[in-house]
Amino acid sequence: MSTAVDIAGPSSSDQAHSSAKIPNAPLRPSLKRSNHPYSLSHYISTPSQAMDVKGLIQPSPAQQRAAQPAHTKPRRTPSWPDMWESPSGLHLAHAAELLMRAGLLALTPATTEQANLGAQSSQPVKREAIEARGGKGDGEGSGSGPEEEEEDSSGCGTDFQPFLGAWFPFSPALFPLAGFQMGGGHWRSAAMGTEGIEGLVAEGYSPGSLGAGSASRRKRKRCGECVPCRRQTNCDQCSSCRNRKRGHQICKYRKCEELKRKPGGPGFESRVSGFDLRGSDFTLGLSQERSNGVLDG
DNA sequence: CGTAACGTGACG
DNA sequence: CGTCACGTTACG
Repeated sequence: MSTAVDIAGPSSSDQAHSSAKIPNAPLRPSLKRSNHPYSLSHYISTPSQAMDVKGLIQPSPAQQRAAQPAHTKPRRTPSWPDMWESPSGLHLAHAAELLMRAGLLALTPATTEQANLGAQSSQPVKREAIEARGGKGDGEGSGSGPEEEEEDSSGCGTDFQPFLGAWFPFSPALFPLAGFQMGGGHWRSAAMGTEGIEGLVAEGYSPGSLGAGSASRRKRKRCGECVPCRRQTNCDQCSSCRNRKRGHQICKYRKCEELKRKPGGPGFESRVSGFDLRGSDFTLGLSQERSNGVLDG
């Protein structure tokens, strides 16, 4: 791939004309206000450092420094595989903790501290995730302690979101690990037994739209984080652009990856793999982990 | 109310 | 499957 994310579009006469109509920030403020490490503008205005999708997803060194207390030894930049490489399995533990906090995973009190943590903060975490995504809750983060903030930005949390295209703070690989089952496009937790609201949330429905009955017709919202969503400008060349007046469609190159998928469509699993995780060394990292014996009980 | 854009169905 | 067209929803 040519380093740069296809933000410039098919050929890029864009910026000039289309920006007249298209606001600089196509996303709702609520999206822009998400807890993500970078603001939207950051994504678009960092031409100097060749950035690819992975580059966008993993926290920048600067951000890590911010997220890490100074005394931590200078970890080399955690690439995706790195997250799974941790010999101590800390990242996995972390992910499990996130699961617990979300109330999705009931672990034995082996990790009591974490269990306690989960018990007291499962609710805030859910709301946090939701609000970060476009909930109108204005979520300025008053609900989340600094600790959580730090953890989320340290690599295990929201960083997975872009790949999942959903509101998941953890990797798909954790599903099997944590005893999750896939099915029917939703996932369910062994602990819960039934589809949680998060299952639907993962389908791209905003919580607000889950309310009574009319959910079927509800509009889903752009994830705001996939490459197309990050694009600022219309290409003015695609059918959607050319046909804007009557088509009422967003530029094809700006069409959210998540919205392209049918809500009830193919299984979540296939969607995840369809998102080109394979090329991301992610699975490789996992198998490495296995061969390292880290994952084997 | 105007605009942007999602959902959906029809068409080729 | 891609495109077009329209209804509808969401938001400023």
